[in-house]
Amino acid sequence: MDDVTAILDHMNPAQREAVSAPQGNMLVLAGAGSGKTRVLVHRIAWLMQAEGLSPYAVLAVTFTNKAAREMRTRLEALLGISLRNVWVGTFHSIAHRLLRTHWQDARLPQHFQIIDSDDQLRLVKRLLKDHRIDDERFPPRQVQSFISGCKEEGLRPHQVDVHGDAYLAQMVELYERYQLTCERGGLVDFGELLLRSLELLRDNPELLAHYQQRFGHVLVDEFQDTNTLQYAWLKLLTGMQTPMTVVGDDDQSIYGWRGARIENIRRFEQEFPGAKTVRLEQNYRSTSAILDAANALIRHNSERMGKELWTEGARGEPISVYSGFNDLDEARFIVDTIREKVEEGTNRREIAILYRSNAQSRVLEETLIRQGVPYRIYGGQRFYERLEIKNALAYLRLLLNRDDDASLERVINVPARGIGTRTVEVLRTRARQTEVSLWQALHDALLDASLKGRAATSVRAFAELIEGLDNDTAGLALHEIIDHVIERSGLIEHHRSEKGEKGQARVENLEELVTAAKAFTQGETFEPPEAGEGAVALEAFLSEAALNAGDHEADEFEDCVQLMTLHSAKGLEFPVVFIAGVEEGLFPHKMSMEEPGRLEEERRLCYVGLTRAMRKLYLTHAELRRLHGKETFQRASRFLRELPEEHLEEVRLRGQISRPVTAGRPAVGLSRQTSVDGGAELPSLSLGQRVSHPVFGEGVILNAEGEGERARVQVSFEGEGDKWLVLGFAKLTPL
DNA sequence: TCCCGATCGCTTTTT
DNA sequence: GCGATCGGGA
Repeated sequence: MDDVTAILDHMNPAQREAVSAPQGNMLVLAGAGSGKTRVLVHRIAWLMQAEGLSPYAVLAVTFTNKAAREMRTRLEALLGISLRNVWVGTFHSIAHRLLRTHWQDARLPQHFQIIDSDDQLRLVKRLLKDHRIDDERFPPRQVQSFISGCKEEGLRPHQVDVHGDAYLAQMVELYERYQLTCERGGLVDFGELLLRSLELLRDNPELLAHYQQRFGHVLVDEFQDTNTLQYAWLKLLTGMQTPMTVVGDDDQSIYGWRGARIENIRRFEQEFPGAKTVRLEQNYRSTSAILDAANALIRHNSERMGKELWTEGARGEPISVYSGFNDLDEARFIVDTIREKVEEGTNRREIAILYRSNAQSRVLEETLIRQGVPYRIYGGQRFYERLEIKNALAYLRLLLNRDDDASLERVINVPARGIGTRTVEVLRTRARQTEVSLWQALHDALLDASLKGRAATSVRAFAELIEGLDNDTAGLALHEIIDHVIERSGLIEHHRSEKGEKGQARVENLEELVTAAKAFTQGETFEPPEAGEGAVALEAFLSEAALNAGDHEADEFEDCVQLMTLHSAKGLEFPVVFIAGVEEGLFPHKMSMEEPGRLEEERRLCYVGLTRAMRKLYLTHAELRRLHGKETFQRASRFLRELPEEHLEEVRLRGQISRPVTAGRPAVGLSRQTSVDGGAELPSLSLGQRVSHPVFGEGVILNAEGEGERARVQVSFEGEGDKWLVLGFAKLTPL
């Protein structure tokens, strides 16, 4: 690019302002669909070309690998050069890079391993067992989230203020023990990557100075999602001197429950000297009807930084609202509508069904299957999280580090080789008492013959297997190591003999692991730091597997309807969007309804959902829903009422369109209807009639529609508000 | 060691 | 209603 101003071509004034602002702290408040990534990428290009910033002085941080990959790819495309060594990555991968480079200063063993949340949970469970702690009072998951929570707040055990609370004190003690176990095994969890790298910089002034000088500009994506630790990390790394460009949207902050601090973005202007804010409000995604609705909804939140989305585009179709009489009916409406759309020429991949909680997908899936509509669910288990893969990785970790207790315990008896829980118990006790790793304890036990008979034979065989694997794989290429390990350990055979298709799939996954390793060393799928031979490559591969567990996006080949939670839809867009289950208690979820702060986060989640739609948006809800195996009456979500009526349109299934019933006359189809079971007659009802309902109490019939099984009445209940009830289901008694 | 049945609990997810 | 988890029994 000869002329730097070409970077600003085809940009709107706000985008241009953000991209070309002189170096200095800047907050880009980027609304949904406002070209955020483009601005970020062009900003980097501008800094390099107009401000003379070296590519190596750039630090660009994201939350997900996907976002990092996208940024790098787009930047390379824009600049036409390879940016292999430029620091673009997730918080965790950058922290990891720092720790690998400065492992000694970070007081870590050279070959430290990264453990994922699953490993972390297993570790906590074992800890509780070892210390005979009641796991009813201290549920492993709670202990785990306490530990991660502390780390995310940047707190070490001694820094946690227990203010005399015995329960808290116990938690802290567990945290301390957990940390000790990690140290001993050379294990680093996700939170530790960040906390440790923060401490590394904090405690090594020369190192800190080096990086502060090295980075000329720091860019952060999705700033509203940063937690306390990430915020502190950024402050330390920039020394409040290095200019930062942060991009985010307070209205799309939906991760408060996992530690994200919305205050970080709200306070940015005050905290960072000379910070300038640029708002990107022009939307290139949705119709104005959709944007108006989204704007109206989010206005119900307090403490916003303020932002209004607008478009030069057309108003478009109104938002369709469908009230199903139950969850099956809701699903049927959605799938019928999808089939119609597809017949009209919409690709299935352009249609998404979003929901608040995963459990909702079941009914939708069943209906899609029944009607033969191909679909794909986002968010299944990921490749490196699969059981067979984790087992294989555990063997590989043992090759690098015998003291990795978690891995040793994972595979000592997988496949079964006669080392039962009792034997492992003996080893564990010994390890704890002599303060050594399991591997060491195992050898000690073999030496002083405290293991006897069959147990001793099996344990010895296992130890020899590991040593043998290590010897045999010396000097081999990464994929050959892995191939050898899964064969010789018996893992492949173990799964081959597993009954059913499951075993087959697992064998295939293990084979896929070998292929992935091959691709890894050849730099096809990943960019290994310096993937050398054998152990070096193995270490890099294991870290990569932990940090980048593979995405759950399936093959793009088949044209599929997309199903996912509202959370996973963030950042995506679809021409046609259905949001299902827009009901009180489900969305907003009942767990988040009480506290105003959490309710606002639910509303932001809804805002995120609405702004995913490009052309057409459907909001559906059901009056009766099976929840946890129980039929529950549901009320339409308050969020529906917060949308402007002028952009809403009630839809009914074809053939179900009913004239509004004139008051005073008995409603058509309401009297002498038989109930679903064909038995008892439904009560004779008319508009204005007083009725009683077992759950909602007494009320007055306001409206009626439909016939037969589907006939519904709207009843105004005292204290409960207006409700549409299905006569076939609701037990209404005339008064 | 594995398999089965009872029991529990149940929002969202990345690294 | 489903899936994970656990304990007991063969």
